[in-house]
Amino acid sequence: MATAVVSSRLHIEPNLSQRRMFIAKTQASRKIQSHEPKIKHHYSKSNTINRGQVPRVESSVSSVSRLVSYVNSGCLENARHMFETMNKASTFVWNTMIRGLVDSGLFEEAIVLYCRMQFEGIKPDNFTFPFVIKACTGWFGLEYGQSVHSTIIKLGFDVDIYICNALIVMYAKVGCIEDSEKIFGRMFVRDVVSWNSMISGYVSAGDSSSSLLCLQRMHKFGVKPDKFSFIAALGACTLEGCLLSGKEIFCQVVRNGLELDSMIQSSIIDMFGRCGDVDFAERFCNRISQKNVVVWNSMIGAYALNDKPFKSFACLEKMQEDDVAPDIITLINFLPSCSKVGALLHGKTVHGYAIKMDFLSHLVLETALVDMYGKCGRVKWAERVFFGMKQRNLVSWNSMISAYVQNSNDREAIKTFQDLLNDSYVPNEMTFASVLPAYAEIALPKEGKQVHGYIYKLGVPLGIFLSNAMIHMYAKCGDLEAARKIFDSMLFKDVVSWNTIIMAYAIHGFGTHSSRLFSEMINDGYQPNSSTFVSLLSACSISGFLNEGWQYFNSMKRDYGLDPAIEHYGCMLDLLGRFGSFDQAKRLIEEMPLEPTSRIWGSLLAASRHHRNIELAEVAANHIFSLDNDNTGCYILLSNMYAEFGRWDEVARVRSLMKKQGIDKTTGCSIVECNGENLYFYGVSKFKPPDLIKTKGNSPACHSVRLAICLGLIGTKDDDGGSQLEFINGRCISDRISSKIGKFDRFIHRSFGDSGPSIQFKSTGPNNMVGSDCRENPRSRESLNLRSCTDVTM
DNA sequence: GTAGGGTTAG
Repeated sequence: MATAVVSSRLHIEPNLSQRRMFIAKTQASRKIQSHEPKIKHHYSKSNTINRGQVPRVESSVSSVSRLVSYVNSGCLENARHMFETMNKASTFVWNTMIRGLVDSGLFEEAIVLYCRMQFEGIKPDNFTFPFVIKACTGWFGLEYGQSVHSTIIKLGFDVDIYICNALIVMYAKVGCIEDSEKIFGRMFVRDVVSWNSMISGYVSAGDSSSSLLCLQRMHKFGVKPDKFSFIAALGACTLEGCLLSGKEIFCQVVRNGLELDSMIQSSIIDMFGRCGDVDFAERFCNRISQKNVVVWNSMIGAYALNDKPFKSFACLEKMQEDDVAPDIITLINFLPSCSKVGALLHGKTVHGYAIKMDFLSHLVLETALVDMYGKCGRVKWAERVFFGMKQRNLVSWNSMISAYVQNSNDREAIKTFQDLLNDSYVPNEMTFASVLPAYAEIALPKEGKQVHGYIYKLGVPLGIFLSNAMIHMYAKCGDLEAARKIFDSMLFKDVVSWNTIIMAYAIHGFGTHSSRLFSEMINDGYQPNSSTFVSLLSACSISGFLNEGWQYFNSMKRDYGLDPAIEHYGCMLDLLGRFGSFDQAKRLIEEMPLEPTSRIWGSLLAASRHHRNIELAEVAANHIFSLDNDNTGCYILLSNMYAEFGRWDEVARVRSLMKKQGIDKTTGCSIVECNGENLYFYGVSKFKPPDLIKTKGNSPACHSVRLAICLGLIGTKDDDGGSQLEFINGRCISDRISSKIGKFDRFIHRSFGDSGPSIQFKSTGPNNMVGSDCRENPRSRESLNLRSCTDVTM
């Protein structure tokens, strides 16, 4: 045996036959290593000699067992203290301390300790490396992992099956599955864990089919899969939501008599939940007599994922009735259900419970809280959690950006995005998908385009989610062509992609394009959803397609089994109102199976205004006033209508009502980007051409959108290099444009990018619009050089 | 006397 010791130490890089011998005698190999403490005895001696200088070194046997018990019980501080004061001559002591750090997730510290171990001349053994590799995996330290791998090869440990298995997992998790495959392929002996490491490695790499193939190959090689093989394979099915494969693995689990294992049970519930069969997950869960916290968590997560928030609430109750205490993961899985139904009280209770149980601070839980508060409309509370976090990662930043966007704090969202960049974070697909709607809402085409460029520069893949956000951004910023280009370049689309592009054409007044895209969508086999019809009906409403609007509305239930929701009725009312079909509109409201909201009455009110139907406006306004308090616009609209009819008493009554209720007039603001500069116009602006100053309250001089467009026209050049609109001594010299500015109340904007942007606007009424024909006949388009223009409420 | 697995936010 002494020879063997010498052999293992001298031959740093053993040849092939030696490697084979090494593996064949794994047990012997361990015995060799177990001799190490004896070999290291001289270190022990040297420490004994130094004891005079380090007085608090304790005797080795009792201290080692104390260190082990501290590490095993997770008392890391005690373990650390023990470790520093004890005799550190044996590799076992270092291994134990490194293990303790890894188990506590202190990967970096574990690696530092491993370096210190080498520095102090303690030789690592076959037990050291699995811990160190795990630390590299957890730390995502590929470079250091590779250097550890080379040390392993130098020391001849690259034949150790445990070390190889750990390396397979490490390379897979840091994104180098090819290296995992190489190691696996070169292994002389593989055990079930080697196979499992490959199966789960492919899952880490996002390659579900290779993972499942690996399970098949394992069978062929005569290796019997164990529960870990199936857990990994279930994870593979989960990756792409492949229910069929999931069911197949489930059958294999049953055939192997493993369905009573709690780890398997939670993986099965999770798989069915993620593959969309929550009913099966529920039935399976109900059959489990003794459910542990993980099983409950999986079920709560499955409900949350499948839009069953109330079942998620009930599940949490049952879990506690069963005397199973919710843990951190329970709360993390539960919070999305609160967000889904805006159950702020539930969310706050969870937050309180987390504080009471001392679960905070916890990075993931706090991020989930930021998300919940954001989705429940409490952006300030989301901020409070976010800024109070001890640790943040990219996901927490993304959640905060989303919270801002969801609550229309678009400028804050963009600022947070910039802060994230200044904090040296590298944004990911989710960051961009979260922040782009902010650029869309404020209509910042130049900045939006810069973000697109940054996405390209970083090489962030344009997945469906991000592509949809880009289509939306370009469409809202007026660049319909860029939006279409992204849509056309998408290899994979989903229903949201179609809905977004249909809506993009809709808001630009190209109703025929929206309609055509819907037909394409159906021909391509996509199933429309409720939002598809919102896009379509909006297209019909904006473009004034009354008959098509009715056709789509009626086909919702008849052809696609979709019940029209309140927003669909709203679109139809907009459409009917646009045509002045008030009888039909009233009938639709009476017949609708839903309680009319202020949105519905608001639609009727706006239509009454266009058609100067004061009686109907009063009816609609009274309904709105009885529904909620946030209806400033309705008060203003009604008051303006009374003013137009010269009913000044009514004007005074509405104004005093507003005053009584403490309602202030909100100020409309329009921004026009002209020659790279953003210019702001408010409802009553100082920018007033002298000839417009004396005009009435509703004149272009007081209309922020019109003022913004005027300035845009003055400040930019037309195709021949001349100004689009000139004022000479305060008078607009272009009657054609001046008449448009005076008439239009809706406008559509877009830009051509480098060749110079343009703006399209249209005037009131279904018969007098620059609509879908524009594209076919560019001459009919009001194409004016204007960087961008939008209308926002401050 | 030490080593490989599952349930986690967007």
